[in-house]
Amino acid sequence: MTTMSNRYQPETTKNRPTMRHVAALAGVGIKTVSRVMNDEPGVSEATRQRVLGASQQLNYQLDMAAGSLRRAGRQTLSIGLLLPSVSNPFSGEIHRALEDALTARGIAVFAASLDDDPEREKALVAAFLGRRVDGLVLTPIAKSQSYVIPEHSRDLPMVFIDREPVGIEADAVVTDNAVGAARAAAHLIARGHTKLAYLGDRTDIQTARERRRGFIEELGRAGIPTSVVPVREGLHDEESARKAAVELLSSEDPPTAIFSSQNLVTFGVMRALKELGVSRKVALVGFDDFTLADMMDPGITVIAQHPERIGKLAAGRLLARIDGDYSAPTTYVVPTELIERGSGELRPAR
Amino acid sequence: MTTMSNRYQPETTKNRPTMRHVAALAGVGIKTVSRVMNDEPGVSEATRQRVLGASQQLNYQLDMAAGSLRRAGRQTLSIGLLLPSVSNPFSGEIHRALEDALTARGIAVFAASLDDDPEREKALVAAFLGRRVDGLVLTPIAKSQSYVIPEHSRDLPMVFIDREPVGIEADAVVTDNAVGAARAAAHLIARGHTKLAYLGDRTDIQTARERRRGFIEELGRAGIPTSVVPVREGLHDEESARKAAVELLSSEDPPTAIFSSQNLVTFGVMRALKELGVSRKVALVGFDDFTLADMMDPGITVIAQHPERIGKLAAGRLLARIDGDYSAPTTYVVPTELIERGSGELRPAR
DNA sequence: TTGAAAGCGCTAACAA
DNA sequence: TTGTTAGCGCTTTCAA
Repeated sequence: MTTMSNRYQPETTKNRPTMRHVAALAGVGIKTVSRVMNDEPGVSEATRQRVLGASQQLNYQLDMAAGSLRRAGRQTLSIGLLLPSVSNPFSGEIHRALEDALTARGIAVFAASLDDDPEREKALVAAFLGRRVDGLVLTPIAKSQSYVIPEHSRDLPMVFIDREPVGIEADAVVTDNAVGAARAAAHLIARGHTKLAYLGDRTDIQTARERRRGFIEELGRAGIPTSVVPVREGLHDEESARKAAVELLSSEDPPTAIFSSQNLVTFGVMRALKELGVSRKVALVGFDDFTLADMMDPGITVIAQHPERIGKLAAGRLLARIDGDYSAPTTYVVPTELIERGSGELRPAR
Repeated sequence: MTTMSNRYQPETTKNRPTMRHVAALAGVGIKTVSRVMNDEPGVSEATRQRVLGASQQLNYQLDMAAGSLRRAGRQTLSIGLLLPSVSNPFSGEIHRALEDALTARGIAVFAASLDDDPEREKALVAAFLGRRVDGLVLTPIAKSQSYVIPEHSRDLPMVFIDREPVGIEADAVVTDNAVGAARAAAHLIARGHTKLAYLGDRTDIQTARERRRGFIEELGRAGIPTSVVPVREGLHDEESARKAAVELLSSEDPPTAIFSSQNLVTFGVMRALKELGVSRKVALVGFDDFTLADMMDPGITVIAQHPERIGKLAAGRLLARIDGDYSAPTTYVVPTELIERGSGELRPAR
């Protein structure tokens, strides 16, 4: 007697049916069931129908994990996605674009948040590798990604997004941070500003450094002495950005234009300008777009990124690698876009 | 000769090491390696160190899928999460709270977007079931969730969020939509409004219907004839909401206060008010909070939901079920919070 | 067209 | 403390 006939716990209720159950009910061999479930050829229509009927009757469902254990290539049709945080709108857009490209291929996405924690990055990568994902898409935060070299050498497809990896040659898809920031500077300079200030995020973040570099270099090109340009960094939240902006604007020789390196900083600056009643006097260009930016008073001019393009490109690279593309690793740069809404077009007070 | 000695493709480069490789290198049996990798007791420290050394040397990683195939309980330490869209901020907050509770237990999260598509709901549930997730957290959109009854009967933990399921008794965690909407109505009535309007989402969405019901019922309790209250529904994006609001406000006897049932509708109404120059004349309360609501002019009063509480509660219920809680399915209701910011405190013009 | 046997990488059960 | 054997649910291989 097998457990199937245990009358205290009927298998129809608790136990999941296997191919063997379906085969028995349909009166065929287990391999025939496998052929039907995987849409393989070489099964007569009559047999196919009988198997399908039995499978539906038992509510059978193919176990992908068990299958991929034996299958050549061992694919699990799942990938791992590591983002700064799944609750971050920018990450959400990337996630969505990736999902759309991968779901079309039947690939499921494990998602996880890093919170700028290098240890977490390593732990989550290990967790995904243990689940034998077919690929990895990640925003690197650890100092070096050399720890994944063994996996990468075993041909595990890997695409880095938003930031380039360090210590490993692999595909990456990033925003053109320096060019975008330089464009912001040029935009403000063209409107007559000579007293510009930079408010930025923590300097251990690669993208923040790139944005500062692009901004400062453009000032240099315009002949503005960059040594006297106020640079406030290490601003990782709204409140610290607001304080820094208030301080700057209350100084003896306040800037007439501000560039903020990310959304939370932009929000902090907006609050400072409102608080001091100079929203229409001091120009502002923020890096990264946000909801309702056009509804502010004035509308906020931004250097918009394109997360959906980043996600789509990353998915494309990952799928190409999964499909056996062995060309040299490449970094793809997604251009930014300057969106004029008013705050960046204000001219310096006379 | 095994494939290990194939000189055209050295196994150290391409093939993933297995327990057998580690066992051979460490000079122990395969079961001893299993004990070490799973932190099971009964291994001498010396042996443990030898196994650990060999495993690191080979860069070995335990295959969870293969393990759970044999393990009693067959847990995969992964769950499936189905959201309206991973790019939706409300969903993102829920996702994050869930992740935090589950990652602590070593559980990975498959995330996917439904886009209000019933077919997609069924396909994605099937995709996750095929991957043998230990549980499911989903926002139901299909007319009925009875299709998952077989799985639920097999004790697959399942928690529905945001909306209650139909056709199946299972745990659910929802916002108190009707009470929240009623509170919005009461708030406006208390400020002297008698001419209120409701602008809402598509009526096939359960939460939208609940919000309308709560709002209308409160008007009734206040003695306002509900038959003459303007109700505009089927608004699923900003533009349709803006148009509806403009039309309403341009009518002969325009409302002095508006309640909008979700963010996109709120944004549309905000645009209409600005366009007509009545942002400070017509009161507005929106359902659901959003970034920068306090930076608008006036600030937007909202009925805030608590996505992080929904996510945390859902995770708690799921884990309890995974741990063998067989108590009766329950619906948990998360209260809303009215946040006054100005727009909801405007009084009707004299 | 069909199916029996072997085995994927691992853990359970049991033996040494 | 350690190892051997069987077998999880499936696919591969190969024979009928």
